Amino acid sequence: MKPIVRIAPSPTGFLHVGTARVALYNWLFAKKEGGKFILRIEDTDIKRSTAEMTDLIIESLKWLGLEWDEELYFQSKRFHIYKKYAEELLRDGICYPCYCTHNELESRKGIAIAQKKAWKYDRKCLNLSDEDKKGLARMPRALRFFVPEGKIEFDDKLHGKLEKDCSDIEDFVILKSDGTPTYNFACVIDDHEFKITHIIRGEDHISNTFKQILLYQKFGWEPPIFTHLPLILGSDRSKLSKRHGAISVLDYREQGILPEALINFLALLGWSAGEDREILSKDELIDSFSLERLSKTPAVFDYQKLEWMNGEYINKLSDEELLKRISKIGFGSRELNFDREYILKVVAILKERMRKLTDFWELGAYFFKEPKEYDKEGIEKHFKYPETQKRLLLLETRFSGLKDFNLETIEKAIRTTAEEFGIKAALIIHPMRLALTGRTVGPSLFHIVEILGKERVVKRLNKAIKFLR
RNA sequence: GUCCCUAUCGUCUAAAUGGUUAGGACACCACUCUUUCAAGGUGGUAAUACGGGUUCAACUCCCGUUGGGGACACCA
Repeated sequence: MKPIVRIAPSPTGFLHVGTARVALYNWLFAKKEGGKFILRIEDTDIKRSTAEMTDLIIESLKWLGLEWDEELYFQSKRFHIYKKYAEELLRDGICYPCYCTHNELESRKGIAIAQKKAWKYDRKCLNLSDEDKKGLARMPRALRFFVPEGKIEFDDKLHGKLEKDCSDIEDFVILKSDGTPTYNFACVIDDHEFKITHIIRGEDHISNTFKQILLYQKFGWEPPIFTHLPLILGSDRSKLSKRHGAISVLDYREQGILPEALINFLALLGWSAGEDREILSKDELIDSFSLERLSKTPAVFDYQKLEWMNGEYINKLSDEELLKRISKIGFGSRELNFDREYILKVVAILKERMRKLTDFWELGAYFFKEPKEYDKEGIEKHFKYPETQKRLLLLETRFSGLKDFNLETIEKAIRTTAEEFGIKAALIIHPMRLALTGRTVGPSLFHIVEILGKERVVKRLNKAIKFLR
């Protein structure tokens, strides 16, 4: 039987990288086994769910290339189904109405906690007298699942047998007083109706799984195979959250991370192919993926490694493709009124030192804009000799006179000038880089000169000469 | 407080069913290349949490301790 898996994000926020990783593992598993990958939007919390978030989640998944099978499902369109099942359980005495208000619950819970006791729903409404029931009959009520005694266990594909005593589980709500289902309830019904065979999700759901198993048992349904993945942690080893910076998938897009790099990185966060290879394409990931090779321990998200990996992927792109990617995230607020050939040359020279798409501008702004100022330390270092002005002046006239302005003639002009002055070429190269780029670091100067072209070079040299005066 | 999961370099991880000089990658350091910075090349620092068992032999199995993570909503 071909597996059917699903990713079930809640549109109450952006697509978290942790959710993206869970989606990825589900997707990889489905692809590997020739199964189906379903996307189900868990928007049962009508107050907090928004259509905007749904759109962003979809956009994120598409950007990552994690396409889903079948139509897009919304739990909010299935409320009548959950209700029907809930009534069935009510009729069979498997759940009972609860009239406790939020405030009542909070106060009783507060007392328990003040006494350092573990709070669990006290079953007040289970033990209501008939009279009480009559009086409350018209009040809004939630439905609580009556948790039986005993032990619950299930076989987790990664962790093996997991068990819990029912006495540690409270009578949880399955239908809220507004008639909408809670997560655990809707989840079980949908997973059953959609014939989900494997549930691959974060281990923060382990405690939910016990409750869900209880529901499967009462409905007489065969539960799917569970795999609980370790979570992603921030650098302080707590669950990755906003405090740690970028956590939304789209944040990474904005920061110039390539989707294929993010996929590769996320795949290796808690899983390994068992070989000494770090760079794996999607196809290679699918090929070697297996749930058995998942790690059991939470993994710290190492942004530095992501950047390194992204750099590797950037380097493998053709200049054309890289330009396309850079254009997609925009060149910042600046307009780039340069011809394509010119921009491509800049892309080519910057490519190997880029780690993020945004580095394009960080590293090469001067190709498109004259430097406004010179690096302070650079001035002290390379503009301090009075002879520099003379040298640049000679160079400027020499460049102006060049008929062929290419790498060869450029290098020759610089080196012969240095020789004439009886100095090392570096003494010209460094001041020149500062003059042309405003910086002390960057790609090969000869290449910079060539790309900028005679006109800009002469103009910038002039400016520097004036500055030195 | 209660419950659940978990334990190899700083980080991500590899070492089929017990036998390895405990491997790779990121990061870091050094050297090299070089017109600078990256990149590249070469080399290096760095780990089996601790204590008991079982065994000829334990990173690997068992038990404790400690540490780390997670869950305890009419959120998902």
